Amino acid sequence: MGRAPCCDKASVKRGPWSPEEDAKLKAYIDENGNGGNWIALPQKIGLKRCGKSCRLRWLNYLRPNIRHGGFSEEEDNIICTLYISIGSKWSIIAAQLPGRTDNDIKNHWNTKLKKKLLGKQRKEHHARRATCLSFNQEMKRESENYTVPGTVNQAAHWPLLPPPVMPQDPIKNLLVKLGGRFSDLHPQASPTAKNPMNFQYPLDFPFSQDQPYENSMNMFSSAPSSLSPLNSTCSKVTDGITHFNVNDVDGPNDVFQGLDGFQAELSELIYSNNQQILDEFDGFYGTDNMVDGTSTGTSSVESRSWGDINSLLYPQILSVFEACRQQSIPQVSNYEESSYFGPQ
DNA sequence: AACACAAGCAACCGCCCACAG
DNA sequence: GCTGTGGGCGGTTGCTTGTGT
Repeated sequence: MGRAPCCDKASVKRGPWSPEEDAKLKAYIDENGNGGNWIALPQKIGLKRCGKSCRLRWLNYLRPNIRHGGFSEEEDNIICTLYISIGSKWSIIAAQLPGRTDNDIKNHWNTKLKKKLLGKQRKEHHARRATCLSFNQEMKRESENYTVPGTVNQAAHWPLLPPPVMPQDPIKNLLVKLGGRFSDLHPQASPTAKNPMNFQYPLDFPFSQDQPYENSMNMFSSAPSSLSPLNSTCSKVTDGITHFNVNDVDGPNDVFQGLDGFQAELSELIYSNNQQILDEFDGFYGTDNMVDGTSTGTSSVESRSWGDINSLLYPQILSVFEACRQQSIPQVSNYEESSYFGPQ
C-alpha cells in the first residue's frame, strides 16, 4: 500500500509561482519561519499550494542570498571535482557553494557541465583508442613474424596486449603527482549505516596543489591530510538547510593502507564499484580481455545507462591504468596526463 | 515570418529516512 | 519495536526561451 499523498492534488495549484504567491510566502517566512511544518504552512497563509511546493520554492528561489546562473569557472571545477568523487549528491555539492541550490547545480550539471566533460572525454578516448589500435596492429605484425623455434605460433590465441601489471611505485608517484596524498598509518574507513558518508576513496582530493581550490574550499585544505570530504559527516539542523562538517568520526582515516593495501583497494574499487572503468579499458584495448585477462562480457544496459559519464567518475583511476599500461608497454610512450578541468 | 529543434530552468514526483507518538 | 508523518533528496518532466533553417 502506498503512503497517503501529502496534499490533495486536486485542490492545490500547480505550475509556476506568481509574484503574489512569492510575496505571501516570503513575507510569512521572513516573519515567522516555516513553523517547523511545511505541510501546514500554505493553509496558514492562504496559499493553494502543496507544502512541499512551498518548501521547494523557498529553498530554491526565495531564500535570501540565492544566486542563479552565472556559474564561474571555479564553481564549475568544484562541481565537477565533487561529482567525480561523490556522484550526484547535489545537496552536498551545494553545501560547498554558498548561495547555490542543489536544484541549480543539478540543472547546471545536466545542461552544461556533463556535455562539456563528455565532449572532452570522448575526444581523449578516441585519441587514446587510435594510439592503442595502431599499437595493437604493430604488435600483431611483430608477433606474426616471430615464432619461437620448436613451438607453434600462438599469437592468434593470445590477447593482443598483456594484462596490465600494477607497478607500485609508478602508481604512487603518479597519484602524488596528481595531488593525492598517502598515509600508511590508519585503518580504512567505509560507509556504514550510521555514517553513510564515511566513504573511503583511494585518493585524496587533488586540491593540494591547486591554489584556487584552496581558497574556495578551505574546509578541505584545512582538514588533516588524511581527511577527504568523503570522510566528512553531515548533520542536519533545523533551518531547513543541510550542513556538512568535516569531522573524523571514526578516528583517523586512511587514504592508503600501504601499497599492498592500495593495490587491493584499487582493484576492489574498480571491480566492485565501477564496471565502467573496465568497460573503458575494454574500449581502450579493443578487446574483451580485461585486467585479469579474463573476459567479463559485461555490457549491461544499466551500466551503459551511466554511459561515458562513468569514465569521467574516476579519471585518476584511468590515469593510473594508463600509467600501468605505459609501464608494462613502454613502446606506447605518447601518453600524457589529461587535464580534465583545464581550458579546452 | 514561420516552423522545428535544442537548451535552460522551474517545478513536480516519488522514494527514503528520521523522528515523534 | 511499530507506525504514521513530514522533510529531504535525486530524478524527471514539461514549459519557456533561444537559435537555426
